[in-house]
Amino acid sequence: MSNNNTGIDRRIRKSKKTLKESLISLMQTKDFREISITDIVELADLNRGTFYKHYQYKEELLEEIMEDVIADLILSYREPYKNGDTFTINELTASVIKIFEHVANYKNIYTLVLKSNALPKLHDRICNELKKLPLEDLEDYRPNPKINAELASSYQAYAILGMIIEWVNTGFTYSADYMAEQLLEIITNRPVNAVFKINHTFNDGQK
Amino acid sequence: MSNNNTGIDRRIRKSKKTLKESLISLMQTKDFREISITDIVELADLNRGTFYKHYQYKEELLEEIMEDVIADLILSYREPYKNGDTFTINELTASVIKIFEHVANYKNIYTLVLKSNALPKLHDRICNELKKLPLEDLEDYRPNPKINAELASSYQAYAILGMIIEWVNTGFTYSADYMAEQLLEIITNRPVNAVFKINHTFNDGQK
DNA sequence: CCACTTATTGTACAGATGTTCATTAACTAC
DNA sequence: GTAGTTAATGAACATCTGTACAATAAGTGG
Repeated sequence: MSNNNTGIDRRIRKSKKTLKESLISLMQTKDFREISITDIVELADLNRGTFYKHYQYKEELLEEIMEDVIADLILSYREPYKNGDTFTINELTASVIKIFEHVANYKNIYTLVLKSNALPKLHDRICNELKKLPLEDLEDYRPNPKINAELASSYQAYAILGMIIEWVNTGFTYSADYMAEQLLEIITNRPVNAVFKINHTFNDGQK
Repeated sequence: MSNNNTGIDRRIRKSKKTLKESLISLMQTKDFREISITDIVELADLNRGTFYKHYQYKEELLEEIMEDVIADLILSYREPYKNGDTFTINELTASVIKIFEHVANYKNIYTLVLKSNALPKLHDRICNELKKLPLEDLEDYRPNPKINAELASSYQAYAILGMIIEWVNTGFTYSADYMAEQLLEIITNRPVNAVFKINHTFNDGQK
């Protein structure tokens, strides 16, 4: 077949790259809603037809920008698992830290995109990735059989997204390490004193 | 001043009502993206200028539709606190159940709107309401001072949203009671066996 | 280098958007 | 009921959207 390394025609690669740069550039000073496709192609110095050749609407362009970011998110949380082939808690903790470090690395784009409210699907997209994290391992080694795994997984993923969104809203006033600490703290801090129906047996097992 | 009961001119009330009905009607068969403002006003049999008199764009119309729904959400979780003036765990549990019942009551609109991906702000809007729930009370009566309240609050609110979204995605195959049970189960199920750094002391306090 | 493929361009067009304005109709307060 | 306010209407306009098509340029594989 063709394509030297990326798998695409160089012209496509260039056009897409320019379009992405133009949109991000425009988003620095203009609301996403106010930016027209005409604006984007004019700044990119490309024909409007070129835009429509690759994207249906500007949201799709922004989605692709975020896919690049999410690709790095995936790399980030997988990194700690690269070397070791056996699972250890430290690797998981490291993985959690890496997620927040990743967000901090891309804080400008996360702030821009999350505050622009331009991508309704982004939350779900990020959470679908977070669900792939073996966070259940953080939970309990003898999982509660009553708990619906799908619900718990969605619960956990959106919970982390919630922390990230709060982080973004504060303008990244905390460090990535602090965020990871907080997550671990929240997850491990259980209401041993909860008043209502406690059907579980709390023991201190193989601690 | 004017306005008999709602605080608005009857013409406005009628126009807005008709516009909302038209949009919801169109969303039954058409993707939100595909629906034009012209479509909406034609079905509503109103002048296009009337739309622009009240809304900037169709997302704003849908937002107002959801504000009506959220108004009921607020009523729902507050209901258990109406009569009793003292706080009890049962009221809180009841409040949690009410939230899921509310979503079940509006399952059509929630499904429609969440799957349409038309309202980026909706997640945040719902979570801001959920944050007002005293869910920390479900957590621990002697709260962990290390935990950042804002982060934990956002964590918890988005977590519940995550459950709701998963619920919507399954097509409401569970009952509202089951959802409430699951939430309480997930919250109370703590990793007493967690291997990594446990700086907390687990005691069974004033149980 | 050549033959082939395909991305980009320029142009055109129907429809939608967002705004303006004068006119008409409906509502409110009294 | 009347006077005053304001929402709804219809028309008009510049701009943007989404699509189509033929011509051209750029890239690919051999």
